[in-house]
Amino acid sequence: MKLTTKSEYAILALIYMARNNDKHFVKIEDICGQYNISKKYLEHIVSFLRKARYIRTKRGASGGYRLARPADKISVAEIIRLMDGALAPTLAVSKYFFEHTPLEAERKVMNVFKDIRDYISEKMERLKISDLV
Amino acid sequence: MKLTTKSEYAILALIYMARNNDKHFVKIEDICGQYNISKKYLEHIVSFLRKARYIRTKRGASGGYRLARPADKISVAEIIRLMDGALAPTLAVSKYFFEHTPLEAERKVMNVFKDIRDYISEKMERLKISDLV
DNA sequence: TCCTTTGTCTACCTATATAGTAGACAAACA
DNA sequence: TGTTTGTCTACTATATAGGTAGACAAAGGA
Repeated sequence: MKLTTKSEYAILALIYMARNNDKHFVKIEDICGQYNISKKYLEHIVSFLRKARYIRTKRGASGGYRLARPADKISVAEIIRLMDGALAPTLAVSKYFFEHTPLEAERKVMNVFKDIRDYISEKMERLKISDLV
Repeated sequence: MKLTTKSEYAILALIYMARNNDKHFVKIEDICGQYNISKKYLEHIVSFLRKARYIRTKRGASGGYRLARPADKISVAEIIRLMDGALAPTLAVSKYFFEHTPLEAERKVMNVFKDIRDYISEKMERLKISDLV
C-alpha cells in the first residue's frame, strides 16, 4: 500500500520550490542537500515534473528549477498519479488505471476498497502543494 | 498505493473458506476455479496462511483447507500486513513497519499521511472476513 | 497393502520495478 | 571562452511480482 521514493521525492522537490518560488530558480543541489537525496536520482524525477509541465527550468549559472504554475494549482493526487500510478488499493476499483482482477467477484470487499479509494483520492485531490509549505 | 495479488488472493481464499466452513475442507482447485487463479501460485499463498495459523489443512482424499479460527476473528488488516506489509502510504508513518525517510522533514505532509494511515488501518482492522462472505 | 487424491516443500524462472550511477552534451552567462 | 548549471541516454544491481515444476508425504478407500 505504500508509495515509492519517486512520489515522495517529487512532492518534497515541489514543496521546496514552492517555498522559494518568489526568490529565484533553485538548484538541484539545494534540494537534495536539504532532504539528503541522491542528486543524480532526483534529476531523473525532476525531469518527469518538467515534461509534465509542473516546473520550469533554466540552465547555466543562476539557473535551476521553479514552479510553472501557482502552488495552489498543483494537487498531490496528480503528482502521485504521475509518478506512481493508481491511488486505489486495487486496480479493480481504480478510476484512472482500471483493470479487471479476481476481486471483482466479491462485492463486499469491492465496496470497502471503493470507500478507501474515495477517501484517499478526495483528500489528495484537495491537498495542494501550497498547503504543505 | 496498491496491494499485490498476494493480499488479494489471500483475502479471496479466506472468504471462500469462511463461506464453506460448516461443510468440509475445501480443495484448492475449488478456490482457484471460483476466482480463476493459478493453482500453483495459490498453493504458495495459502501456505503463508497456514504457517501463520489462519487456516488448518488436511491431506489426502477428502482433504483440503478450512479456517483455523472463526471468520469474525480474522481481520483484513492482519492479512494485508502478513502478505504485503505496511498499510501506510509511507514507512515514515507506519506503526508496524516504521523506517526513516526524507519525508519526515516536512511536518504537514506527514500529518496528512498519518491521517490516511489511520483511516485505512482502522477500517481494515475492524473489517473481518465474516463481514465479507 | 497399494492406489488415488489431496496438500507440502524446495527449487527454479522470467519480467518488471526500484533506486540508483556515469558520462557526454547543451545552454546560460559573466 | 570557461564555468555553471540542467538534459539525455545508457547502464546497473537488487528486489519484487507472479508465477511453474516436480518430487514427496499423508490420508483414506478398495
